[in-house]
Amino acid sequence: MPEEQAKAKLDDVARVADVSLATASRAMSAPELVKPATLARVREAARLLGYVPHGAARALASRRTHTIGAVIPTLDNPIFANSTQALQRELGEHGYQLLLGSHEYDSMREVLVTRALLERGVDGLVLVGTDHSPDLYRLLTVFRIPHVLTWSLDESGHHDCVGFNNREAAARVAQYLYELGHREFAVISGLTAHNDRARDRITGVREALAARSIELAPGRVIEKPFSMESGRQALRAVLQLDPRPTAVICGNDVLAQGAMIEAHAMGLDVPRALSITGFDDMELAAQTPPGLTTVRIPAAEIGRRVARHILARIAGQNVEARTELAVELVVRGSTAPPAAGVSGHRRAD
Amino acid sequence: MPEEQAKAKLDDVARVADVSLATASRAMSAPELVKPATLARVREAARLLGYVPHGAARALASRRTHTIGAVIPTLDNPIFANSTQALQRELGEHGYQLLLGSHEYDSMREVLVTRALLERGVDGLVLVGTDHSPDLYRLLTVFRIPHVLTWSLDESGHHDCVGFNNREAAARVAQYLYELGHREFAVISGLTAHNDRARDRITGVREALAARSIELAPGRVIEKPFSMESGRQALRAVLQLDPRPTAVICGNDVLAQGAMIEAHAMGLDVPRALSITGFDDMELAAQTPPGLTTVRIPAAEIGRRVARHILARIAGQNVEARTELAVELVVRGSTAPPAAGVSGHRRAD
DNA sequence: TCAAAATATGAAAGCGCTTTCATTTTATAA
DNA sequence: TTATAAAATGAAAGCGCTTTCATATTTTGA
Repeated sequence: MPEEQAKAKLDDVARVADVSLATASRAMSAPELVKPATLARVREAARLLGYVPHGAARALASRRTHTIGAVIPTLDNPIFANSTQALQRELGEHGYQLLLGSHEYDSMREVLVTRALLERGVDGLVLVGTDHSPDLYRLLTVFRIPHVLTWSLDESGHHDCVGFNNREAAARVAQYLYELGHREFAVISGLTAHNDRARDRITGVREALAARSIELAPGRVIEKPFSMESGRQALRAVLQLDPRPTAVICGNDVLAQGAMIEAHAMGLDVPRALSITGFDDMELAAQTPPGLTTVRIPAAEIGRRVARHILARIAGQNVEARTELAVELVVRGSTAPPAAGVSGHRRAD
Repeated sequence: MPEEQAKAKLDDVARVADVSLATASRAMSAPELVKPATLARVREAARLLGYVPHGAARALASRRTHTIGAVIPTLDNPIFANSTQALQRELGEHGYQLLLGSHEYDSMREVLVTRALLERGVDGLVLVGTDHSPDLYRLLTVFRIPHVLTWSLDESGHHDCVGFNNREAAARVAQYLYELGHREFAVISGLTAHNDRARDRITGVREALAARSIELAPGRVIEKPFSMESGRQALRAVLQLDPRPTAVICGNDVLAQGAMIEAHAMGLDVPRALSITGFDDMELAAQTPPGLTTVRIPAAEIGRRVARHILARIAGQNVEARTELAVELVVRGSTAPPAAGVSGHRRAD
């Protein structure tokens, strides 16, 4: 059993196939340079010995690891999990693997993690958002490595990006609610520190409302970590506001879901007494009655595009530096015109 | 600006610090072997040059990559995402990174992905479940690499594992429902191909019921991919069964959530007309009324334990090969005794 | 048929580190 | 102080591949 002895190296394969190390190497990674008969011999030898290439050696000699690094906030957000899954899958289909790091919205940890990936010699790097420490950007400069910023659009023009306009998308939500007749708003946002997407969404809402002469006071923006429980808490805070909002715009679907549940628990009728919107369009959003009005983000599509983008860059192909993806307002049952006469007034309970 | 020139290597650091390459190397990876004054000089030189170690070179020489591979079914299942996040985090805190692969329940792809990770020289490997292709197990033998099977318990005793008893957990659910008075059951399971967890859960239910003289006929087990939509479809199928089940045991919370939503959509009162249980206890399970009765799996805990386990193995420490985690039946509002007299009969509608 | 061009192969020099092993320096004890 | 042990350093040999560059083989065209 060849499996019992020390792991075969290319040298052994070469010996068994009776070719030089160089030829064996070519047979592995540039088969078109090798005569078919020879190629077959080498392959047979490799099979026989159960040869598995040694990645580190390969990487050291060729300066390629066939590994892509991705640094994301957290897999605990299904939207990132989904996108990462698609990224990973697409990479795998092209012979690349995903080296993963997460920073949980800690900008310092992001630098550390990125550095760790860079040390391991990733051929390309995927980051989320545009909001990064100068140290992070410095690393990118030093390593001159193909990289893509995702989920946002890079306005600086210095970096490739695959994302969408968070500001505009959020503005569209606000506009839609305004047109339904809402005049009293609140926003339940994720934490904005080190999160340009969250900030952009708030800005989008604020600008859209300002354009319609409605000021979104800071006190009407509740910032919470992304979790359903946070959404519930935030909704309770929202209901304390005076005048009471008739529409609550949430930074993502998880928060919105929490808000919906809390509203329900408090006996509030969504959408009649309160309209609620989300952001992302996770599977759940469509399923739970009355259905969540939200913005559909093509998370898996982002993952796939990012994979193709970075692989093209690595291959030296000419690619559009910036890919803006379309997002879509999905109207479901959680939004409706405000109840007549209720707007701005405390409901008697 | 040192950032403009070619990337510094250890050689450069050594020259600047005026020490030999060997000493510089030691300063990096075995500082206790180096005189404090020298150490400081090397570190300063490294800082000055913006030195970042070259992982491949390091790996080639030291035969360690400080990278752990994990092959999971898919990140699209929040329970795996959650566990993977915890794994990744714990590894990161010990200087290890996560190289990720997913197979989406395709046993062949699992082998390919595992091989890809092994090629890249992972120091340890994390797999999900015990149900793997012989080729996969062969790779493990050839590479003699520390590895852990997770989410299940390995009965063969050949592999380390960190998991829980899926059969028993499912049996407990069935028993609980039986004791509530249910006699007519159905199971909505995930696909069982290449998924020992799903199979074990069905078996657990079947055995528990058999012990109480109830046969779970094959027709009462509906197999669907894990998704909410599948859960909805499956519930419709369940309601066609005659006699109609008063309790539906779902293979995980996503399916259960779908089933709940569909039941609600059809005007069925959960739990009075139908009891539904899940498996996993995702955040959502507790939040959505009436609350899902389910089995709490410590997903994040699994991730953390797995990380510690595999790192201990790599460090050559003596670790318990098998870690069985406790799971817990969490009773919420989705289960109740069957409506009197309704059991087994079609409700007039 | 034979030279020139095109293809295949081999020898050997690294890729950037770690790690013996030998040597030098420093600390300790007598 | 000096012999001895301990600590710190350096020289050099790889780790397992890829990739020039040179050489050998085959194909092609006249």
